[in-house]
Amino acid sequence: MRRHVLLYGLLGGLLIAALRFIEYRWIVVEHSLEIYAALIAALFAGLGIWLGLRMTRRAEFVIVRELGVAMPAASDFERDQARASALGLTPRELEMLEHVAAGLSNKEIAAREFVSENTVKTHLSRVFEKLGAQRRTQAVQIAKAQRLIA
Amino acid sequence: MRRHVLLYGLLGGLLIAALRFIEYRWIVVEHSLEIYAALIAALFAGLGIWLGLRMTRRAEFVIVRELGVAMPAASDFERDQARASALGLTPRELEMLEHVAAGLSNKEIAAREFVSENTVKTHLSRVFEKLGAQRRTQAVQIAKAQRLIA
DNA sequence: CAAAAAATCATCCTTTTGGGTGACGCCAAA
DNA sequence: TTTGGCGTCACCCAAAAGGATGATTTTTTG
Repeated sequence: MRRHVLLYGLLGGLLIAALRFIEYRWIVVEHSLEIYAALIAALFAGLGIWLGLRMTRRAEFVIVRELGVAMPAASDFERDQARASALGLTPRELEMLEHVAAGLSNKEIAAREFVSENTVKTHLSRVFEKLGAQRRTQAVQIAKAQRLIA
Repeated sequence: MRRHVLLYGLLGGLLIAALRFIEYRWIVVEHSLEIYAALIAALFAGLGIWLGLRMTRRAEFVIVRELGVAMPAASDFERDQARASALGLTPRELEMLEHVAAGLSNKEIAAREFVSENTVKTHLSRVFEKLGAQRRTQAVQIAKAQRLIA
């Protein structure tokens, strides 16, 4: 989106410059200001709509791509052990991550694993750090994309 | 949307009229044309973006589905529309859910969708309620299991 | 057009998460 | 036997998420 904004500004600048340049030739007609205004308005309206469309379309595209990477983890799952160890993820950490992916809260995981909630939190902190995630949902997304969990 | 287009045209007309009117007072400054152009451009750019966004808003989930069938190389995911509507999930809510599944925070979703964080939270609250989830991770798990999201 | 449905936003309050730090015991490998 | 990885736990703090309610605006629909 940043790119679009930049392009947009650039186009605006160019247009202005062009306008300034043409001013001394074409525009000798009376009442040209209104025509100008209308032209610019129409042009930028079009550009704006285009930009708006472009921005939302990109979002959709991203969604589609996310669908793409989320799907292959459907039936026959096999952990990418190589990547797991490359990231330094321990078995325990992967276990915790799976519980997170199953939608459990830290408290529930703690109860299920017979450890304290604090322990769960430290495990997950390390998982997040190793995966470069800030949130559990993000960690799950990343882990699934990399075939670390089902 | 009709209303938007009308409003848009009206604004344009008004602007032109205003411009025409002001022409004989304000515009004694040199190089004011560029300023004018810039102003109009900015104004209509904003309006255009807004309009574009507004227009695509409603049609979005349809577009997503079209993309889904148009890009078979990406994934074979198809939403269980029957279940989605059986649960009373609105397009917007599913959209939010997808963002959650992508690992975004409420704040990030809000920024991406151009709405307030509060709005995201209410949408998600309803999603959780309809899915019977207490947590976002759980909601994602349930939604994926029921083929509501990829 | 009027009613219903969806989307938007806010405020208050509680719970959950995440980050940072420090510590202790176990065990296997250097 | 010492070192380092792993698993365990605690405490504190800040941010994020969730629940409940109420209200307004847009959009859709009968």
